[in-house]
Amino acid sequence: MRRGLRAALWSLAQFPAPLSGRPDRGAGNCALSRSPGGRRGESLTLAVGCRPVGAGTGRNRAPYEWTAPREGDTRRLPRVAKVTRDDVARLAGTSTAVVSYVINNGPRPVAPATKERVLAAIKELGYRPDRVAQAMASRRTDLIGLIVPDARQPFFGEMAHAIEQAAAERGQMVLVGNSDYLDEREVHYLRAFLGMRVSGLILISAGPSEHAAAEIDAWEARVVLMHRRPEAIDDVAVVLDDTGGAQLATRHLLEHGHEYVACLGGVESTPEQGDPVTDHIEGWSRAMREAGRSTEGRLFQSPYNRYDTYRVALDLLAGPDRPTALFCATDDQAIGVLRAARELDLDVPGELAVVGFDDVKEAALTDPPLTTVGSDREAMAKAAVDLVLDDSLRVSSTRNGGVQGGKGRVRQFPSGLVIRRSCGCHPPKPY
Amino acid sequence: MRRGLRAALWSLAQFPAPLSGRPDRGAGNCALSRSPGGRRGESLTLAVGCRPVGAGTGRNRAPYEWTAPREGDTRRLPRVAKVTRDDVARLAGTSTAVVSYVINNGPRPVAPATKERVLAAIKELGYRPDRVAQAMASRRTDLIGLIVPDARQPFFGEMAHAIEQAAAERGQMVLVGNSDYLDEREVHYLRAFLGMRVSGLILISAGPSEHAAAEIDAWEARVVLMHRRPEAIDDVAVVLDDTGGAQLATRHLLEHGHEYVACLGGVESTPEQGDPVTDHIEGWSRAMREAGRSTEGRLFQSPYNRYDTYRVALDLLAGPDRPTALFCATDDQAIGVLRAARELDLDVPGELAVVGFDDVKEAALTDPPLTTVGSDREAMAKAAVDLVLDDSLRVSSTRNGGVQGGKGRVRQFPSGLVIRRSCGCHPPKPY
DNA sequence: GTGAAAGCGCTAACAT
DNA sequence: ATGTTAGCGCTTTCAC
Repeated sequence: MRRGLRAALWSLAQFPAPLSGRPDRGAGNCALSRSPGGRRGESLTLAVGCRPVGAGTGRNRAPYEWTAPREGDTRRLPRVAKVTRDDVARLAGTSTAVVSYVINNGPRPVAPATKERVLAAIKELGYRPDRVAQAMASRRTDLIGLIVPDARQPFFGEMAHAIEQAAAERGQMVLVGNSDYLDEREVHYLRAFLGMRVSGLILISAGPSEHAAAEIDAWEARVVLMHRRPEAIDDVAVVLDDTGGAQLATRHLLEHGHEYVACLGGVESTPEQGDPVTDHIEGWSRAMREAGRSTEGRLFQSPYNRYDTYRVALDLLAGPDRPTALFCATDDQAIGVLRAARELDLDVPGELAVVGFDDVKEAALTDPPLTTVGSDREAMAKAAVDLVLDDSLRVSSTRNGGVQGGKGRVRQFPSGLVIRRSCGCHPPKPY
Repeated sequence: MRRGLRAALWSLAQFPAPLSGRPDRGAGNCALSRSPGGRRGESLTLAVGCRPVGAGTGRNRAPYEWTAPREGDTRRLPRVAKVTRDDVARLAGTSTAVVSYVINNGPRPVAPATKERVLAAIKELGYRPDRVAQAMASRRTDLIGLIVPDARQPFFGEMAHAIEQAAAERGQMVLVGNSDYLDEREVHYLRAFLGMRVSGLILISAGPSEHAAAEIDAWEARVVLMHRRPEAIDDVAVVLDDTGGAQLATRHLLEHGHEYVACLGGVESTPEQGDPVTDHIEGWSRAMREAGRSTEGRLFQSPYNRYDTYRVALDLLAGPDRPTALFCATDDQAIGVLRAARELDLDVPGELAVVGFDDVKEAALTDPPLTTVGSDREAMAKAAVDLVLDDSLRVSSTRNGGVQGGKGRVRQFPSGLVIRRSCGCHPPKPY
């Protein structure tokens, strides 16, 4: 039975869809009278992106055109009174409380027969509980906020996806906000999510974020930091052993016999506490030191995306003192480097060995496949979701094995080398 | 002035963040003495929880099942007495209505002096309006739901980002749900978003979606279809001229002198009304026909992602009748093809010309840069957001130029060729 | 210009 | 086991 399957699969779905027949909408016909005004309506003009080259593309005509409505255009009824819990109770001949108990499967028991009647009424009326009202009354939203710098970047996209999965398994939905590396956007979403009464908030911050810290304090919110742990924000965090991973990567490159390993970091000029890339650089320099190599003049800067890094790398690799081995702080940068190397006809790994960091899915499909530093993304996502939802994990407790809890706790995951071919190794299967 | 800028850019942000120092919470204890008491918050157990079924991390297990609430799964909102509008009113010495007027800048005017006092009180108490309560009372959430097959894929990721931007300009936030190409997930999110009372819903459907259609009907929701327009769902839609774009691409390849152009479509065996890729195939075959070429045996199938397509292409290109020109239904597939060509040491475009569709950002950085079919993504995103928010655009009206409105309307955007190098053209600058 | 008060649809304590 | 009802925090009439 199809419907049973769906219900089982997706627990948030409190009621099966009425697949057949439109429900009759209760009685009464109260028009919704709302005042039109008061909204902030702006009229911003949009910057238009790419302009395709080429002839006869129809590019310069009006941006769109209307086509005729399709066959069978059945206009809907204007706006019908919403079916509420009261309607259900009336039809089922019970009190509203019982309807509630049935819907929520608690907190009080309901006699099987009554339950049947209520469910039948729900189905008959096509009733859907109003989540806003539920949230209002229960003070619970089943919403987790997630702020990332830019979900279009593979690393963040994959992380967001993993978090969505982990959240779904806990019956929560995820609100994602892209800060686009802008401090004000970060704060904006923080505020918006918190105002929305999310159950908790996972923050992959893009910077030092004093503003974000102030906002979080102001709300006394349940926040879990991820990936980056800004000093200004003293809260529970889920991070990776970035330093260790970078060290592994650099050592590996060194073991391939390179005289030295160059490093491609971000564009920040000063090291930042809790910033993953700062840690990558630290790991790199530790490995260099322990091998007796100098890091002097071997650290380069580039934005964290393949496009800008491609250009940076074009310069770097065309220069006179081209390194023979390069550790990149992120896979996305490494991908840009690989592309530049190809442009310059440099053989990777022959003339240039490259190792990245993150193990994004795409790393397996680069040419050559990218050796990188990976981690258990799913586990980290799950940990973040758990930390955000479970008080017991955050507050110190003896039942919990006596661990120290509360703010400032950091859960660090190990990172490991994922060896492919860009480093110079030749495993049996390239992909 | 910083604050003005932020407010202009991000209208949802109703109040500036307390950038310096935490606001003092108590002017006396006025915030703490409310309602009789301890009712809430002590033992609020969760009605429904869910957790993965089966052991381990197997991919094929049934995703979720109903379970009893877990231990320590308290998940309540902050315990601290919340500052409410009442507290603000008390401190400001006004009525609660006035506080509301100030917050919303309407609907009634407020004397400047009073406004000052209220704003001062808000600041002093660190008051933040509760969006859930606002939504409850105003019946408005300022939330737009967006369902995409998989935001990790560049095309959808970029589209989601564009929609987020467009929505922000209209003061709306976007709830994104990944259906992962699963019908049940699509319905799940549809239901969840609609239950959340989103202002509207943009659906980039992954399939024919009869279930989705039923769900939408049941809610009488404001839905805008995008990208794909399933026959089962008769609603307002924003789409691209997929057929025309594909035709352009194929013609272009033909003009390069290839005997014929092969086409790489999806894995569906039957054409579907409203499916972009079906249209791409249609456009391809039109162009072939008009050039007097047969399409017989020249259409190949592959999943819509670079990884699987890489393997498919490895076979295809290593075979005996390797085409010299290939039109791919999506850029992501084209990227997989390019990678396979490299693996096989095939020169692109020399031995194999390739054209994609979508113009994802990455198309500019492939090797060689990918010629593809592009569109004005930002404009489409804006159109979708506008359609979802503005009744006037959906409902027929004479003031609106007499166009027919309501369901079934389709706004089609033009697509254009973006010429780079994979087709065989050599513009002055490769990137 | 301001205040009082009636909800919004639901949850859950308390009564029966 | 079921019913009654007091809120949840806010918006928005409607009266002053």
